[in-house]
Amino acid sequence: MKKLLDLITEEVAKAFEAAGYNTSYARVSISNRPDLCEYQCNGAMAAKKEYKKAPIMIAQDIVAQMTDSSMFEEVAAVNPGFINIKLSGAYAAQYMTEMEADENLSVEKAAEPKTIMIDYGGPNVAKPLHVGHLRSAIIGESIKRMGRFMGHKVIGDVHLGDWGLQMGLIITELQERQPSLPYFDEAFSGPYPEEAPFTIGELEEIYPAASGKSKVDEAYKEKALEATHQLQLGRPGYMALWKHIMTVSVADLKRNYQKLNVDFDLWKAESDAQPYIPELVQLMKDKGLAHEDQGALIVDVKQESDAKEVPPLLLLKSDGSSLYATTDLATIVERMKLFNPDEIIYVVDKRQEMHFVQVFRAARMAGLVKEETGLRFLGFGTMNGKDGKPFKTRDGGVMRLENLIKDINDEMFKKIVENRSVRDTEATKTAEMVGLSAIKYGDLSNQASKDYVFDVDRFTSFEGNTGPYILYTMVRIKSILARYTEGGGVLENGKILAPANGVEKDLMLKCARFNAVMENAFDEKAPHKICSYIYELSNDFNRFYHETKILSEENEVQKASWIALLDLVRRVLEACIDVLGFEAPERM
RNA sequence: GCGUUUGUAGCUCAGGGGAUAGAGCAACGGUUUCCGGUACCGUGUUGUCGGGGGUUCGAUUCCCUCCAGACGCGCCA
Repeated sequence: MKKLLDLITEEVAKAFEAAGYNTSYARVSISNRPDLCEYQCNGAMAAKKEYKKAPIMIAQDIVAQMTDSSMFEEVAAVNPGFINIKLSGAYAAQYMTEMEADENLSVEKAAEPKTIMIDYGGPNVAKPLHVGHLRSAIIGESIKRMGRFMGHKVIGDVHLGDWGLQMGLIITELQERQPSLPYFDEAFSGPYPEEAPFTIGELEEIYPAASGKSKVDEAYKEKALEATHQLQLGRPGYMALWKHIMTVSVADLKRNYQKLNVDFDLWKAESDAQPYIPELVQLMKDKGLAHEDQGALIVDVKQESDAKEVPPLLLLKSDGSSLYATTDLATIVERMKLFNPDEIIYVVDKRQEMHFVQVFRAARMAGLVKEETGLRFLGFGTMNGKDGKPFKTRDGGVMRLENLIKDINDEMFKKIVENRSVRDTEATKTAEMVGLSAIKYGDLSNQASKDYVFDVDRFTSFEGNTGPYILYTMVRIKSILARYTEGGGVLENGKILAPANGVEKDLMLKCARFNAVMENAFDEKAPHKICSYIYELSNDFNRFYHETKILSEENEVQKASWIALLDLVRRVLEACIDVLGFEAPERM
C-alpha cells in the first residue's frame, strides 16, 4: 500500500500543477502544530524565490485548487505561507479498512530483496556473557527482524571470538593446573579423551585468572602468546582442547541467547575464517598492498582526505601470527564466497570504529567485495549505571548477563503478584516476558549510537515510555477483543467507519503511519523510532479507550467498527514488538 | 597532543532550516454509570536547545571557533 503522506502529497501536487507551480514543492509532512492541522505543506515558502511572489499568495492559489477534493476535510493558507490540511474522516477510515485487509499491515516489501548479513553478538568463548554483550545482541536482533519484515533475506551470524589471545591464555592456565593432561604432551599420538577436562563453570573461572596473571607476569604472557600462535598453526593437542572449549562454551551461550529471545542463523567463529588467511595474505602481497614494517606485515589504508592519519592495518604480527584485522578480512572473504551478500552490517561497540574503517578500506582496496557491496559499521554506545559510569555490580565487578536478567525478572515477578491474583507458575512465565520487554525496550528506545543509562526502576515501571506500558496496553486490547468474541462477536466482520471524534481520528492517523515508520526505521537502522511510534500509538489508544465505551455500545455496526480498529491497533503493536524482539502475554 | 563523538527541562531522553522546541519521570491537583485506574485529564517564566561568531527571509537544527565530558590513536579483541 502507498504511504498516506505520499497519497496526500500526490493530491497536493495536482493542486500545485493546476495552479501553475512546480510540483516538486508539493511535499507534505505531518503537522508540527496539531492544534491547527494534521498535515502541512511548506512548499509555498520554498517556491518564493522561483516565482518571486509572496508565499501566502502562492499558498492561496494552491488552496483554491484543493477545496473540492474529497480527500480533505479542511485546507487553509496561513501566514506566512503554510498550507494546513485536515484529512477527511471517511478517507482515514478507508485507509484503515485497506490496511486491515493487508497481511503486511500496509508495509510494502522490498521490490528487490537484498541478502544482508548481520554480524552481531560477538561473544568470546569461554567467557560468560556480561552486560557489554547485551546491546549488540538486542540491537542486532532487532535490525535483523526489521530487515526480514521489509522482505529482505537477512542472515544473522554470531561471529564467536574463538581464535585470539584468550584461547592461548586458557591453554596456558590449564597447563599450569593440569600439566599431565595429554593435550600438552607433544609425543602423544591420540586419540584424545572425549570428555572435556573442565566444566563451563571452571572455564569461566580460568579465563579471568589467566588474564590477571598475564598482566603482571611477563613470562606467563609470553607463554600465552606462543600458545596462541601454536594453536593457529594447528598443534593437535591444542586443537583438541580448543574443540572442548567450543563444545562446552557454545552450549552455554546458546542457552543464554535463547533467554534473550535472540537467535542466530549462523554460529560461525573467527576460526572458520582461518583457512582463507594464506590466500588473503598472498593476495595483499601480490597486489602490492601489504609490506613489511618493523617485522610485521602491514597495509597502508590512509587516504588524502583524512583529517588525521589513519594508522596502517596490521595484517600479520612479526611472529607471523594473525590478528583481529586479519580475521575480519578473512571473514569477509569467507562470507562473500559462501553467501555473496549485498551488504554486511557490523553491530559492534562504537569504540571499535577505527578498526572497521581500516578493515573496510583494506577490503575495498584488495577487491575482496564487489564495488556495490555495502560494508556498514553500526557502532553502539556504552550502557552506563545511574552514576553515568559503565554499568557494574554493587561491588564494582562486571555484571553477568544472567544475573541482570534475573534481577529484572525478580522485580517484575514482585510487581505482578502484588497487583494480580495470578498463579505462581503463570506469574513466573509472565514476569520473564515482561522483564524482557523492560530490558529490550529500555535499550532500544535510545539511539543506538549514544551511551545510555540503564535504570532498572525506570525500565520496569508500568508507567511512562517503557516496555511494560506497551505490553499493558496490548493486554488491555486483547482483553476487550476476547470479551467481544466470547459474547459471540466476530472480529473479521467489522467495517471501519469514519471516526466518531478527534481522539478516534488521531488513533487512525497514527495507525496509518505504520508503513512509513517501519520503512524509515529500517533505512536508518533505528529501532528507537519504532519504540517512539508504539509509545505514541499506545497513548492514542489509551486516550481513545478512556473516552469510548466500546462493548456497551448499542449500535452493533459502530461497535464492530471499533472492534475492527482495535484489532488493527493490536496487530500493528504485535508486529512492532516482534521486530523489537519481545512478546506480549495474554494477561499480566 | 591529534582525531572521533556527545552537550536540549531538576532527572532520563526524543526532535529537527520554518508557525508557540517536545515526551516520560519526579511534584501538585482532578477523573469511578470503569470494556483491566499498572489508565486518563490538568498545573509550571518547567528551557541563554553548552558559550560565541557566521550562512539564511528564518538556525536549536547547517558551517567555524571556544568550553566541558566520553572514547580512540601499530603487533589485545
